[in-house]
Amino acid sequence: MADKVIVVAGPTASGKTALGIELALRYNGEIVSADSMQVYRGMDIGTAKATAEERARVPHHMLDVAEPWEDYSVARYVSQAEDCCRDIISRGKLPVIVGGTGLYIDSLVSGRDFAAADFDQGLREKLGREYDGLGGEELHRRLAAIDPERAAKLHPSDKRRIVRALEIYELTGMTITEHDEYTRSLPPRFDAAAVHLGFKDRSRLYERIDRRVDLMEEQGLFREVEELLDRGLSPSCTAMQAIGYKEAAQALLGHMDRREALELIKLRSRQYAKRQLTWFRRDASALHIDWDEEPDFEYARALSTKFFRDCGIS
RNA sequence: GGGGGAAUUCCCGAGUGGCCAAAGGGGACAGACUGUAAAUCUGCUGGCAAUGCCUUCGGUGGUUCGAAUCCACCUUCCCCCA
Repeated sequence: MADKVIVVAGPTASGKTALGIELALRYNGEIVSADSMQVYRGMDIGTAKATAEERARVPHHMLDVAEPWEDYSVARYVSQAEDCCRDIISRGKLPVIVGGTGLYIDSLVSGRDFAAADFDQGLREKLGREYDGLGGEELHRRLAAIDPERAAKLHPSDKRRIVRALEIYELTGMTITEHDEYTRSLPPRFDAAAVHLGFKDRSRLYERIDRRVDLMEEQGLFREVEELLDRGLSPSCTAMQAIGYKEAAQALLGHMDRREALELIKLRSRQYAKRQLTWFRRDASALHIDWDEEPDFEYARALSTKFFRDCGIS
């Protein structure tokens, strides 16, 4: 049986960080962040990274493990995070995976293997150009010829996934469907007991998001982004795709005013939260905790204790 | 006080007699998601016992076989002259 881990997931501003710390303290654990943007150094305010005080209470891993100009990826995350978890377990402690990036969490917990399908920037760009030049229909047909199963699942507009599917085939000679079947057959890395956070009334969550964005502004979001830009960070790199950062950069570059940028950050954060909810909703095995007005850890404790015990965690 | 313009489905905004429950965009909602994932992509958006019916285009009343589209009056808003 795989080693046990706790997972705390949920949309942005749902109280994951705080609950994660509570659980880590309770179950002798350490936090392993599962957040695609908190991996970057120097991006603290806009990603709502755990504070120094919080990190002093419980060790946190997978924060600040990359420079913002690097291109991070799921594969790299899984490899690094797995090492963290193994290390925590070897020290007799429990990994508490906390984050909102569903793909990262699922990839880490499942046995998913990316090594067989490396990627090649040049090839990707070449395929991207072909997509733009020949059109999605054409590339979609090309994919259908080699991997009809995958093509049937992808919309011709889905440039990224069509390009990736073609890329994997050219690189490995294996279709992405074959690769998926292989990787799905691998045993899971960890035996996860997952808690998914949410609010009974979604508008509560949206209000919290709005408030949090205003707070980020007070804490110096624009200053933080300005520093990144001053250090030469290109607005086109992955880290700058983060909600809050791209909009703040637009404002700093004079393309919109700060007021507008903040409203846009709120809007995009709400939409992102919606997508996270969709992702996490499909996992029926998780314990869903829906807050009433605000996160309530007494309530969470009452709900989760038995759940974790049933999962073999005590 | 005089002159001109505008009011459209949650929002913006097309639509000037039938092909309009009404283009397009936004938002909302729903979904997808295997090396960019805080990214990217898709669907859907008046109601219903629904190959049809009902309600809707500021209000009321007309013209017409037929109106969001034409006419009259009313209401509100904007602009110009005073």
